[in-house]
Amino acid sequence: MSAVTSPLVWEHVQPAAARRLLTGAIDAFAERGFQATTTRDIASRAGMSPAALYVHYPSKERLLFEISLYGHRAALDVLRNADQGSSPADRLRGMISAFTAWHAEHHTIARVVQYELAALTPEHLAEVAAIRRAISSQLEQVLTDGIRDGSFAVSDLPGTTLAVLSLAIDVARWYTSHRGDPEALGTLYADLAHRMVQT
Amino acid sequence: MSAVTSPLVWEHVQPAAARRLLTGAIDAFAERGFQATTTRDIASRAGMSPAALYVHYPSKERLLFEISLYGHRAALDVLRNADQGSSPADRLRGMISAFTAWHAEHHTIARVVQYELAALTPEHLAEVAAIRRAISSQLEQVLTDGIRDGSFAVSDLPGTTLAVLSLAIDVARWYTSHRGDPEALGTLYADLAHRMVQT
DNA sequence: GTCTATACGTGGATAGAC
DNA sequence: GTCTATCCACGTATAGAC
Repeated sequence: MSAVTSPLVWEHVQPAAARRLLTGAIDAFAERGFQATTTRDIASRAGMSPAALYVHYPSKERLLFEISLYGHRAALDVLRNADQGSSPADRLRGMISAFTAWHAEHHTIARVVQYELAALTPEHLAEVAAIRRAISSQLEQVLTDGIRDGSFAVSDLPGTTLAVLSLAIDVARWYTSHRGDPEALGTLYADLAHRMVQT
Repeated sequence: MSAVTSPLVWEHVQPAAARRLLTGAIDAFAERGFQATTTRDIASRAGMSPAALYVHYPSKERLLFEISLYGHRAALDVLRNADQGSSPADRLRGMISAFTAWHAEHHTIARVVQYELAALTPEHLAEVAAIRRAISSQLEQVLTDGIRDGSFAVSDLPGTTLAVLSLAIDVARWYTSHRGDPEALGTLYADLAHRMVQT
């Protein structure tokens, strides 16, 4: 586990059976997508019958929501914890490095976070959308600070914020463990993001 | 329709009923995803009964494959046609501008192209994967030329090729028509991509 | 080439025993 | 809390008439 990416620990999910269902569902949703995943598939990954799933979760969608909510919170935490440094350039590099490495290191849950939003109920979607806005705001603030002190030159602030975020998010689509070290990727992406905005 | 993005014309799909099914399937797959789309949904968008679909296509997956194959070819064409200019910088800007604008302008089919690969049969996936490699090679060649003549400074060629491509591809995930003009987005992204690699 | 009707499998979720 | 058994709705695909 990297020093810059928050650990994804599931001890808080109790009992152990609920945790096995959750982690099995993450793998299944990431591999096949929510719609293609059956409750039988999730249950069998947890070593249970399909009926046992409903003791712990009221529906397949609720399982997705728990995963998506926890994943979004983890991603926001990673970004906020990395927002450190004496200059906007250092802060940006730290944030993009950590956020990118998180998407690589945790590409299974990141895939669920980034690509299964459409399967959430409107109420659940609204809840994770609020976290997504917070992620975007956190990045936009650094760019704003850099523009103000003259270290960044950005012609379109919302467009550039989205583009930089987008670069890191898309890692979840293509990354597999044989495609390199998450840390090295984070360093590369921090450099690319910095070059996108520097004066 | 933009001047730099190839038109997506469906006249070659005959008869008209097959064309209505194909375009209806693009919309449905883009909105809900392949797995969540029913043959009833596709047929009703084309004003037909579900059974009529099977006169024109042998399966739902085959419909996806036709869409994916045509979409991939269109994307490669756009990139190749935009690979013009007297310098690597001009060529890169033209390519990224056109490729990005295509993903915005045609975000429905682009979404199917970029996010429904897992639903293809292994044989069909292999066919589109070959086109994807050609797209990547086309971009890598420009970067290689720019490194050689000293106009680009790139520490990690495969990684940077993937990142630049990735930036444009992710447009298909978030773009909707109320998020600005595809041409303007293309221009912004061409600038960002150029800044990522320039000396 | 399109329809109605339907076969057949599958999937989310529940009932009730242990 | 987990099981086996099952309900019931839905989805892909086919049969056969027009």
